[in-house]
Amino acid sequence: MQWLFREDRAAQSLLNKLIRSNLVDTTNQVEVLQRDPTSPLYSVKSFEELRLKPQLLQGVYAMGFNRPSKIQENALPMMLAEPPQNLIAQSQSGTGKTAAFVLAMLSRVEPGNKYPQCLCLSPTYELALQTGKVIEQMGNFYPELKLAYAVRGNKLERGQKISEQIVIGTPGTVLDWCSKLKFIDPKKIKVFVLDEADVMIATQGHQDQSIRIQRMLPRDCQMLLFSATFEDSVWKFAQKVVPDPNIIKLKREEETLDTIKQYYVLCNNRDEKFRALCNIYGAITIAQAMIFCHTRKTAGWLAAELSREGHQVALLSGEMMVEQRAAVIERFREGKEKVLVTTNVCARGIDVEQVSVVINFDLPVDKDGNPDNETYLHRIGRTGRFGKRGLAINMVDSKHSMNILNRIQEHFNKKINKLDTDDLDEIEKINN
DNA sequence: AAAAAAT
Repeated sequence: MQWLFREDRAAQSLLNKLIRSNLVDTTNQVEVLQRDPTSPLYSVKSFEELRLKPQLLQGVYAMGFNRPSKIQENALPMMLAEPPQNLIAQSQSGTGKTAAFVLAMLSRVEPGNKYPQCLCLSPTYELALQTGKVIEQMGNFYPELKLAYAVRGNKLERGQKISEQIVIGTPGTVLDWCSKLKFIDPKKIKVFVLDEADVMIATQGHQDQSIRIQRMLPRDCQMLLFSATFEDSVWKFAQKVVPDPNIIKLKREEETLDTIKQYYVLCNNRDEKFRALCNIYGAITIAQAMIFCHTRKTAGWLAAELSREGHQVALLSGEMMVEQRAAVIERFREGKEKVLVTTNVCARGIDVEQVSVVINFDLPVDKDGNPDNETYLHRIGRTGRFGKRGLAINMVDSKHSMNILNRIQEHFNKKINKLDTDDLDEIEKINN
């Protein structure tokens, strides 16, 4: 009798798990496709359930994480399964993707082995630094663990082999370190992470370098691809280059965050945009703001013009020296500047909590002049992080750019309302 | 067009 009772409880608990998983599968929020469709879907509601090494759990809690976020609930069990499985995962901006893959790397690293075992690629210098900080914080309780930054300007002695167990870097430098310079033995990498994976494997993105690096890795290396966006053609390519992946995919209507209010301001030319921007400047500097321009030149011009008007702004673009870039982003993080004028270099991943307004001074378009929906989503995702409210303002300066904005609205099936510059209540509401 | 290399 007792035995039957216990067995029933076990059966009930398994059933609960399945019901919970089915909920995940059918609420039409995400689509979860498993490499082995017959194995039960499993999601976790606490970090304890993952049976992490104590020093890793300590790191997770020290960072202030209490419970797994939605993407972490689903992705962590898949990433930590034995034997290791590959994963392609999509989740909205600011929902905890970085912590998810950092935890996966730390769970597999063996700090006693003094060579690189985990490799993570970022599309930009600033994002590599930011993700590196997360790795350092979460790995803080592994006494022997060290992290190497494979980024521009980090020069090592010739013939050296690096002893750091985890490497974070940008594609060009990582490729050099793996091939020509031989600082890293790629055959010993166990976990390979592509952050902002869609741009890392896209033809117009960093495809060449990322794929060349991937080909040097061992066949059984675990591959983890994360992004908030995967354009249809990129999804197909991702599934071609990643063997037997688990997949977590967002439905189109779930891609946008409702916590970010989107508006546009109608102007006739660039000078009008500049004047409109000056009009709302007081409102956007209640907290912090990021202003995106299409070219480095426009960003430089806009930063100079705003300075001339007496506004203190920071400028960040890829033409600057890396030392200067690091200093600018650090000052912005500290709130020493309230406004950052930048290019697409900052469109993805950059996480500055105080940013409550994103301004598209120029709408995001690709090299053919078509709307760049993915970049749009990433840019506005610099605000509204981890459930906070945010505001995105698009500056339209012609019929042509209005058409671009309309196509972006259609793509996401999301209305972007007109904002009158003399009506700034909306901006102030966001900031209280 | 921007980003990405010790070229």
